[in-house]
Amino acid sequence: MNEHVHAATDLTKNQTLVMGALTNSDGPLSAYTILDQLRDHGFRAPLQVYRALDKLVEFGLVHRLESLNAFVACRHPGCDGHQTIAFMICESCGQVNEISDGILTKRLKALADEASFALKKTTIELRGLCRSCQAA
Amino acid sequence: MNEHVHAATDLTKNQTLVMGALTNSDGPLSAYTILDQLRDHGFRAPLQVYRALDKLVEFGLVHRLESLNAFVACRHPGCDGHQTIAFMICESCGQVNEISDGILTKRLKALADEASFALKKTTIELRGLCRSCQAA
DNA sequence: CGCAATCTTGTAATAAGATAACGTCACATC
DNA sequence: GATGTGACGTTATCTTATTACAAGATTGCG
Ligand SMILES: [Zn+2]
Ligand SMILES: [Zn+2]
Ligand SMILES: [Zn+2]
Ligand SMILES: [Zn+2]
Repeated sequence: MNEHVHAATDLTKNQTLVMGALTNSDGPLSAYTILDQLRDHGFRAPLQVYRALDKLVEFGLVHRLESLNAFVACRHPGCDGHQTIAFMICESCGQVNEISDGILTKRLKALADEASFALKKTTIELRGLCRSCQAA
Repeated sequence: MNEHVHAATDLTKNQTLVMGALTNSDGPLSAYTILDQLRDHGFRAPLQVYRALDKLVEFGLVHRLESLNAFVACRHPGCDGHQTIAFMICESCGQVNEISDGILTKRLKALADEASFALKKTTIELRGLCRSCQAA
């Protein structure tokens, strides 16, 4: 049922609103920031946001950044979920860059296999300074 | 001052207590779980735990698991901070395995360099099932 | 010693993030 | 029409983390 990426038209009203907030944003947003932005559209409670986010993450349209407790729209529509995704997060400007890399994916798989660990999900988040912010 | 790993004797009373709680634990502990465990020793407020944890993390004696909002004692005293650390977290039994790998470290560095990203800290957390828990 | 600078601690209050529990509504299926 | 399912709304509650302020302890001089 959710084996393929969903198109925007499959989304419910609340999911569309949350997706819009994330898409229009430069960087990641916390659930409560999204809530505040959508109060004018009838959002009143955190659960409305969290429920939409759960689905969007499930659909692969949104990623959760664990080290920020925040969410970001997928900038890489090709990311098929078969490769691990790494995020480069600038601690100065907050910009997030999403990359997937075969070598990384393979190495993590190998390490997991070596330990007989059944890998289900990987979180890779790199913190530092983006190119622009190093100049300053 | 904190450029080298601190010995246990360098720790303050609160730091020692928090470190002890983590060392005695099988798996990661949340700050509030630690607080509860240390109430008999005079702990009354979250900040006492968080302040100790901040220092212990700074000293490299404790790692924070971002995807769990929890903390774990370093099981790998050799981890010098020059390599990235990856955690394999079993979603069934909660056991955490800490590994550092040169290939992984080099690949992440290369990806960061490629993007002109000044890497400061990496978070790698693998979720899945450990060997024992796959049997069940 | 006397004093300042710094570190550590204690406490209360509050902010930020996430979920539980309950009921309702719309829609598809039989 | 009965039934099941999924989205929605609302309230309350829980977990995680920080801010603000004050009091002791420690160190390093002069
Ligand atoms: Zn993506
Ligand atoms: Zn930047
Ligand atoms: Zn370690
Ligand atoms: Zn296990």
